[in-house]
Amino acid sequence: MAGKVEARRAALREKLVELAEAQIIAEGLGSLKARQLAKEAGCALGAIYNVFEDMTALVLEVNGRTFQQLGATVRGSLEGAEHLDPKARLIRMSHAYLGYAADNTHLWRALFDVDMSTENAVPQWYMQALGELFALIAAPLAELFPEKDRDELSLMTRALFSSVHGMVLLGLQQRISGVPRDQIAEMISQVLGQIGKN
Amino acid sequence: MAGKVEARRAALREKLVELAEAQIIAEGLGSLKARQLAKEAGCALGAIYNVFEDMTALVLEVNGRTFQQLGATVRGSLEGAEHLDPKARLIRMSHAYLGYAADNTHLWRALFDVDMSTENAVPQWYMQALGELFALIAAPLAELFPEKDRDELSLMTRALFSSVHGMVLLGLQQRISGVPRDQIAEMISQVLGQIGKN
DNA sequence: GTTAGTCATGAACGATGTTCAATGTGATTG
DNA sequence: CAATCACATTGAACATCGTTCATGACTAAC
Repeated sequence: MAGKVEARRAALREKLVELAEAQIIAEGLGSLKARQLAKEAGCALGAIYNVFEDMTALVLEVNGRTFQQLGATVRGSLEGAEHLDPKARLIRMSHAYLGYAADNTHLWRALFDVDMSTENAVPQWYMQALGELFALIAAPLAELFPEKDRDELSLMTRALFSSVHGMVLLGLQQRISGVPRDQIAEMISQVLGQIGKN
Repeated sequence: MAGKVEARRAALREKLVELAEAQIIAEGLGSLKARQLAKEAGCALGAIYNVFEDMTALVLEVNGRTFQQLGATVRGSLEGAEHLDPKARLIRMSHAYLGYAADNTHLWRALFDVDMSTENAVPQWYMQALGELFALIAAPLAELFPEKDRDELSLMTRALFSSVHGMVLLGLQQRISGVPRDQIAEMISQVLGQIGKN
């Protein structure tokens, strides 16, 4: 039976990721504990560290899935919306972003709350997934501002993403400026509605 | 000597807050440890808990100071700028916000990173300080949008604050979209420059 | 079947925030 | 001024983390 160990490790890896994801969904990233996870997976505490470098690596695996879902959601919001003008498409994407964040708050927050201080670098897929998200925003912007060059568009893309992110972040957060989801959507529409020519 | 105990407690309280602030400035909120703090203050570990409910309460005290400074900075940016048009004043305030966040990153991040999950409620001064900040934004907005009613202005105020906050947050964060401070300022100018009539 | 190497295990380690019985101190009273 | 006691102070102990590693079990090759 060659490769038995590898198969078992792969299965454990998968199970741990799914259990971790479920835990984050249920009670947030802060509630994810190694011992509880091992108990649920029916494995030893140390087994987690045979399969993952540390807990952060496990969370990054979950975040990878989340990023995929988020990207698909934003991309999907453009289906059947090709005929809309650029500004309307930007608003659609932003509302889709809000929708995903609101429906999957804990998973979404884990994207930004995970500790990346000591990691040598941000994973390559992290930056790539973000780049794809930015590309989705840049396309309508290029139509709205045909006179802007590459760098200016890049800056504008980051600016708008960050703006929408900020509204979603603080809007979903009870502490600072928590408001109903409809109002967050309205805020996004208001701000994005101002950009470009009228 | 009545009140000797109270005086000592007050002195310790003050010293702890200052040491905690210095530590946050130097290495961030995550590096603040009870034992290290007690050693620096020359007091027992448990003494901290005679003076503060828990470490979170201590951090909230530091955050109170930070909020004061931040508010003063934003307010100060309007001095000698009363003659500017509303949009320019909004940009000035936002740049002041960016400046404070960039110059005091660790203190500023502590405002939002402190754990408030278990606390019964957000401190009243937290909401009040935030309200004053919002009021500063609402004034120029009321000039820009005289036709909007109170609720609409409130929403727009939160929207713009959140947008600027998002740009500063992600802009200062290496992980997501870290860019030089000048570029963050440019992003703010670009986005805020779009609002209102031309 | 034997054996050597690899893998899984969970007790142990180091840190951390927090608590509390024991100790020390200051205020009050005779 | 001295004795007493209520209360503040202390730091060792506790609960909980993530992480490690000597030990024992198991796989795979011969």
